[in-house]
Amino acid sequence: METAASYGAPARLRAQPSWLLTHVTTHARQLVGEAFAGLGARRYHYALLAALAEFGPSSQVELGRRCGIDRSDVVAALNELAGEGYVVRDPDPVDRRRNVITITTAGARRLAHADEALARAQAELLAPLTEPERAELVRLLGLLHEATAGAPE
Amino acid sequence: METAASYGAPARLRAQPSWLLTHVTTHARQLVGEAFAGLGARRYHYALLAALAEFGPSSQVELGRRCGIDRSDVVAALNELAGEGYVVRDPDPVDRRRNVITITTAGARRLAHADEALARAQAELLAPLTEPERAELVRLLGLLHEATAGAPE
DNA sequence: CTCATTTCAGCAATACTGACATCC
DNA sequence: CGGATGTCAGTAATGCTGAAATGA
Repeated sequence: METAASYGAPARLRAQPSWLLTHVTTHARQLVGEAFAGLGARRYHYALLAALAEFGPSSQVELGRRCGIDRSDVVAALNELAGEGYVVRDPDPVDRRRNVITITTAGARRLAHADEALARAQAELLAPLTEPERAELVRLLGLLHEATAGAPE
Repeated sequence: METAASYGAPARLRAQPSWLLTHVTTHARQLVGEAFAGLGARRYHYALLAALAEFGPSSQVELGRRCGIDRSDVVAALNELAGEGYVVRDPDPVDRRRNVITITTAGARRLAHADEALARAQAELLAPLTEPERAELVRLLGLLHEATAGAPE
């Protein structure tokens, strides 16, 4: 038959981790994007709320470092989150260059909703893998991520 | 000390495959991008040349399906490859809607150079993993990729 | 003065959509 | 006619750079 199976990817690509990563990531982003779109949110919003919920009020640079988001993009995402009342942005009294970002109860609620939506998207993404395979994938990706995050420049 | 270790990512993110994927992929793309930039190429060019080398002369849709590249982007990438003499684009005599794309000897040479550059980037990316871990990562990503590619729409 | 923080304007590569003409 | 193919124009989200303003 002339179905998708007839159009396998070149072996050179199928053996390349970087190529597999880009394609799997593209799919993951679509799933997560759709899940978040129902809430009117995006990945940056989720990451920032997660950091605020876990580490408490933070400056914008700190949020950016923790979430791997550029300073500029932190500004834009926080503008949106603050505009919808999910965070508040106050000047830091001890260092007036900084803002202190704090999550609101509405923000915590939104984070919980996003967690549910994300869990569903994640389940769909990982459907082809068994439970131990999923854990191993997370472990291996975690190793790669730590290596890059641990050696900043 | 106030180094990078003090700025760990939130647990919510570190446990999310999709978040790990995006960050690891970003790093992989940088490494691969730099490796290819030295050749004046990009990932699309490599993928297309790899498909042509493995499967022989092909139409543009077929190349797009095999490499996971949109028709529009196939056009642009082939324009660049053809402009540099790495492929030739001839009308298909049996179906005049199609073009037959063929890799040239210069294209095959460029593919070999790209393979070397890519291998170096890949080694750097996978440095934190042992040999069996690398194989397992490729296997798991391959499973996820097949699942998405096998169910097109 | 130097450096850190926030903010803004803009850029590049990626992936995609819609439209159109051509041809089977 | 419907459907496939190639082409072009344009869009959206992402990640980044450079510069300015403010303050430690």
